[in-house]
Amino acid sequence: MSEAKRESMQKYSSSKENYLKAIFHLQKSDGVVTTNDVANELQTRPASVTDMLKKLKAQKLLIYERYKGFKLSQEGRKVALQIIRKHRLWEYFLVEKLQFGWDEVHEIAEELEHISSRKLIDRLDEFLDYPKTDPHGDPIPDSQGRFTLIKQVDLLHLPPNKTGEVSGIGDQSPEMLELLKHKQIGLGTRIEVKKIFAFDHSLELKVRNQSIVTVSEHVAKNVFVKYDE
Amino acid sequence: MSEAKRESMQKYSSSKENYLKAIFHLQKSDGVVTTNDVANELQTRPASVTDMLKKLKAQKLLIYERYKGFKLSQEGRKVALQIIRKHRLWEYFLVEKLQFGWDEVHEIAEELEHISSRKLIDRLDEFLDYPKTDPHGDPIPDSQGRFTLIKQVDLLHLPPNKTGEVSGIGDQSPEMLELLKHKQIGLGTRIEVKKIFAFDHSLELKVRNQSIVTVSEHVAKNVFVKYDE
DNA sequence: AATTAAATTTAGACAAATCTAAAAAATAAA
DNA sequence: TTTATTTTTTAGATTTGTCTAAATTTAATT
Ligand SMILES: [Mn+2]
Ligand SMILES: [Mn+2]
Ligand SMILES: [Mn+2]
Ligand SMILES: [Mn+2]
Repeated sequence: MSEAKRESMQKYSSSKENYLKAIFHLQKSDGVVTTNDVANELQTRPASVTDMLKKLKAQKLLIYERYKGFKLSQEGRKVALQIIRKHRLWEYFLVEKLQFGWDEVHEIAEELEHISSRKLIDRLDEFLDYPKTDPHGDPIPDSQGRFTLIKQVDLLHLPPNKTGEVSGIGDQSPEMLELLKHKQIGLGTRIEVKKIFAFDHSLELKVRNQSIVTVSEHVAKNVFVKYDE
Repeated sequence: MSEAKRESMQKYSSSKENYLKAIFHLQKSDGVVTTNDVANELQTRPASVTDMLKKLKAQKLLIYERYKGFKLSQEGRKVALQIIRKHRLWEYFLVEKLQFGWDEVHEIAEELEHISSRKLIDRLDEFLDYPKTDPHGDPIPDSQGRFTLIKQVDLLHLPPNKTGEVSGIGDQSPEMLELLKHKQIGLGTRIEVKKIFAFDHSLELKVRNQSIVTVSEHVAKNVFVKYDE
């Protein structure tokens, strides 16, 4: 086995993996990541984050100069993507094979994502028949860390009377997932926007070609759909 | 939820869980467990074991007086059995659903057994259709920690020309499992003892009603079978 | 530009799990 | 029953990941 390959197989602590994943996600939305962002995301203290940043830098997983911000190195990004791959495959397994609800799986996957066996995750992928997205519509990276972003638009930008199919959820807090579950909106649900009130930008939706439900602008901004143009 | 129930749901560190499991297994074979036994089993140092014994005692998982030996408390035994349940269910999953060989699954299960969700393991049990034994023939405790010992006898005590069915393996080291795999002996394999040599107690076996293979006394002592009397 | 506020880092501490080396207790041998 | 050997425990360190409080740097306001 080559040196580079062995390096990519290296096992990091669960804590380090959680940091790498958090930084990866924060890079997505902001571009620049701050110490406080990470502390907030991981429910920890800024001082603890600084400590860890130094360790990640020492292992060349992070590009970091004190006070000057930071970002993942190539290697750090690669590791993060493998954790995300594991997280999402396990979520898919829990929902599709073990009948969990989409709002129950995140916490459990947060533990399962740290199981180290490469062979396990590749066999699981095969067993699940190579799913492309997890139960929340997020793309699952392949074993090389490649994944495709799905072109999607939030409900506020779905043209009125066009039917869209739910393809992703932005805010995936338990509260949000509970609300969507209650309104019977899930991945693949067909939705039409019937009206957007000028007053508070709340929306009336036709869900599953049946019931009319109302959602706030805040909710609408976090429900993504794909539709035929 | 009752106090007792919450206690049984308590999460312990992976390290503590490994100690409890090791002590449980050592109690089985010996009755009395020693500090050195545990150190040897867990590939650690006697001093580390003593440290941990004190912590387990403080948590009432262990009955222990310095220099006087130790054994699991009721609660410790209960925790150990839940870890063993998880270990064996995951092993079964890996072999039956992900096509792993029986000699590949132990290490991975050693990690998976520490995933904490109770609901996960009960759903997994259901998904697997409540298997009673793991891929090595060891019984899987139910969610209350109950399990039944299978009546079995080692190959040396299988009456000559009686056909037995392999139901368990004693020594489950990778070396042993590799040997058995090579001789095409696995769980459920039908075996007849054709001859036991007085010189070294080695055995000639008829395997699968076909090939004649020779195994040492050491091997025979670690292959268990059940048969109709 | 000087001051205030916010973000970040350092200093020092702590808990968990481990180790080595040395002391104490229990066992085995002489 | 002394003496020697083995087992077990203690004492004192080390590593990893975390914390609080204080210092430093950067950013925002007057
Ligand atoms: Mn995690
Ligand atoms: Mn997800
Ligand atoms: Mn384990
Ligand atoms: Mn097993």
